[in-house]
Amino acid sequence: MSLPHAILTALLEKPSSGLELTRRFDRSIGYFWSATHQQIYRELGKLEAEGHIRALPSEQPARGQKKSYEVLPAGRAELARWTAASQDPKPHRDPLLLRLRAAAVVGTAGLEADLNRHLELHRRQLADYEKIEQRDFPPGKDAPHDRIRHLVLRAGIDLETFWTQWLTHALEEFAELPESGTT
Amino acid sequence: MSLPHAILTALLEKPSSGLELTRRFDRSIGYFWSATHQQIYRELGKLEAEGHIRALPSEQPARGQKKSYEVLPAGRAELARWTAASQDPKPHRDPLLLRLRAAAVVGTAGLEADLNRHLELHRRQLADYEKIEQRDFPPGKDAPHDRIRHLVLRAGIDLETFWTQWLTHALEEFAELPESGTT
DNA sequence: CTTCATTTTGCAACTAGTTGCAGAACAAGC
DNA sequence: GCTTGTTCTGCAACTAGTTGCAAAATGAAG
Repeated sequence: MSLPHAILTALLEKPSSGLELTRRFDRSIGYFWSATHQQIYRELGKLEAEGHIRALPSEQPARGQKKSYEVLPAGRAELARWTAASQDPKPHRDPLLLRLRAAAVVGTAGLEADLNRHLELHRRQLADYEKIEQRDFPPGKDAPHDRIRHLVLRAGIDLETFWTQWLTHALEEFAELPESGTT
Repeated sequence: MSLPHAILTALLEKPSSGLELTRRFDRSIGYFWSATHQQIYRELGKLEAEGHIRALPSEQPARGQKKSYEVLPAGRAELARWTAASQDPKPHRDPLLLRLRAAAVVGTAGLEADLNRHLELHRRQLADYEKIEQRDFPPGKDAPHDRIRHLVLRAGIDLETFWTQWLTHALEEFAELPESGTT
């Protein structure tokens, strides 16, 4: 049950409408918690019903149609509670590793191309992250909340680094393997 | 849609009953594709209906009640197809990183203990993997399917290594942070 | 052979996330 | 005005995974 808390965090960082949230979930927040706009609208409805957020009515005099939401004290309290609560790590699910294991049984034919594609995607993501790091975390900024956000970004950077290295290594191994068929 | 293919892979490695599969999903396969026994039984039913697997009737003369399944040629073909098919990487979902980001807004109170707990869990998982590596992949074994399985295990080892390092670093940063409240 | 516990299989209901579609509001062109 | 396209919001149906519970089969104990 993380989506409502992801939304609360995003709204605390900046009150937003559903669409603005959707856009932000495609960037920053979505890097480690993705969501579609339908999930977001549904969840906004629930959070409002529960009294955790409310629509900012003012701004435009009732015409500008984008409903923007802000977090109420109850919502902030719930987020703090959730953040502090102990949670067990969920077991991983990685289809690519699964495919590799299957390939050990049915053959590696066709897999190499997709490994290359994934490598390229991870390289691109890594480059994005590094650009964000340069932009948002120049040496010397160290307010506590910046340090924590930087830590999160580092996790992203190091994970992408790991995957590019692992995929590179995997492709080297593939190159040495005898060809094995599709059957 | 990876579960059926995870099951096909497991059954190709060794024909098994539902319960045996469940046990194996708690170990090896489940390290990167977990599943509950209910998922497995349901999926076995579907796979049988589709003609991808069949129950081994023989063995015990109709008495030994554990239904064991084996993969049929159609199932193997489907697995090979799926393995070779291109798949987009799904976006990550990591509640711990999300909580950290929330903590940057609502305060880090209470989070440190859980980071320590996760660190301990990842260390234990890492130790498990390393034991498996020593047992199953002593230097010198390099049949192709062994090399591929070793590659998969290396991904697990390196990922756990990454998390223990990152969590250690995060905890160091926390130690330097001024205390921040629950509000 | 009956009773009780355990193992193995499975159904049903629920939660979370995805996909397809559609209506309401605004914006631009005629 | 009216039509057309785009933005923003949202419903409904579907898929995947989880949780709770229970029946059937076996095994052990009396």
